[in-house]
Amino acid sequence: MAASRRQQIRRSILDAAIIEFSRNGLEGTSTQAIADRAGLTKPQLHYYISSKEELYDEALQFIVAEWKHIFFMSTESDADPAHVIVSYVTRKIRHAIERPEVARLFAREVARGATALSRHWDDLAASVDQSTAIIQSWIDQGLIRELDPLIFQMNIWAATEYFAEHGAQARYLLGVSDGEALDADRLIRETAELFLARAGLSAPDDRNASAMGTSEGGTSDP
Amino acid sequence: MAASRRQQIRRSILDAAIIEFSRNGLEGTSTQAIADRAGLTKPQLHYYISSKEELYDEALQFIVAEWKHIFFMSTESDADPAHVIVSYVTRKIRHAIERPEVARLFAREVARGATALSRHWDDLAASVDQSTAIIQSWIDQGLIRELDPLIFQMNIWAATEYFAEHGAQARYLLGVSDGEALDADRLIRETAELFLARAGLSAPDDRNASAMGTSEGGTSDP
DNA sequence: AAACGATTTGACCATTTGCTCAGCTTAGTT
DNA sequence: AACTAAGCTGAGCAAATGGTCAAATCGTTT
Repeated sequence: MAASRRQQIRRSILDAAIIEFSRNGLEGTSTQAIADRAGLTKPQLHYYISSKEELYDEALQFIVAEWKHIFFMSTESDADPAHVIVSYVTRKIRHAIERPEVARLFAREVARGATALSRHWDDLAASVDQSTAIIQSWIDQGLIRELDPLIFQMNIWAATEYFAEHGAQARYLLGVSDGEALDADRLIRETAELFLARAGLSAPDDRNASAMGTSEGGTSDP
Repeated sequence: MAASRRQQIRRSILDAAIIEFSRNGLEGTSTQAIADRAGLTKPQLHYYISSKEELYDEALQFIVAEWKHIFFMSTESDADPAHVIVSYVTRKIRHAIERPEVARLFAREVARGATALSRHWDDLAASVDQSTAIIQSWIDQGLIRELDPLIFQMNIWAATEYFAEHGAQARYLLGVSDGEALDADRLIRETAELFLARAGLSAPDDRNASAMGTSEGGTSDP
């Protein structure tokens, strides 16, 4: 009904392409491999796409769109810092675990110099600036400790992205077998705590605050 | 005693291979590209190596060796936690910035499932275990806050690794032009602070407090 | 059933892939 | 100078690459 057969196929091609590209990059991926994954023959694939490069571009485009939902600190400017931070970290880690290919392909393209993303770079940079402003305002209001907002964001990005790129390693180290799902909640809790602590905050109240028991947060002077 | 010409060439092949493999992986890298980068013809390259796979393996081997110097928390078990953490973070970030190809290739191989690293996996896992034990002992002694030692380590890894894989992005966001060097000290200071705060520590250490604060840039370069 | 455009297919292209080889040049030893 | 071995080269291999094409099939509409 809604999705024509044609659109369905194009979508499955895109899915296959994202997975393949995320593994070996543009040059390392053969159209044959994409075709195989999508359950098509090579000429059939080329009937639906115009070239590998364009398909790559399309995949990136798709990813940036998805990314924008997750990448940025919320605009609910009135929410308290702890809540915003936890929500951000949660979204990022969830996404990293659930759609590692997307996160990985994005990261790979960024690492390559993001030439194919250059159109979107400004968008992303603008959002980073916006987040920077929010964090800075928290500092100015004395809501959080003094810190470098940019590096703080980079650190968040790094910590969350990790689970997409190194899921296998995380699994192994945590002793989670291949089929099993990662204990996302635990990862999220611990990782969020990292940034809350840096900001001098404690977790937004849900249950008893037992984790913070020792030595009261260490209001140390930097 | 002087490295024979042969060894010199093999070394330059290895260097070239590491760079190329780190960009596009095993399958995405052509022997032609490696030969070009090493300043050799293709048959010449094949005179020195036996196959692409074996060269890849050799590159990984080389990298693991280099990695072991940096990857692990120090064994100076009597050092105080703050010092150990800062030193670890510093080493990791320095390495990530100075030899991004090495860090990237390692990470890439890990992400692939680390099949070619499987021989070394146990070594690495053992070292992680060792670090875990050290951290746990700190907790037991009440030296640092309670936290999950494993996830703590993963977070450190993530935050430091980031600078290798996303150096371009970091440059861009920090407004550092291509030629310029990143202000490693600033990154290190801020990133170390992240983990110190999580552990409930403040930066070490008073006898030489200025060393952390304002040493400004002058690190020995390659 | 005929006609239609939308698909699918096998054969095929030029180029590149990893790799080999016979023969050439060079460098070192006697 | 004569001999040897290490190093280098152009040509070339089979296989895979990205991509094309005319001819065959399919699903619809008339």
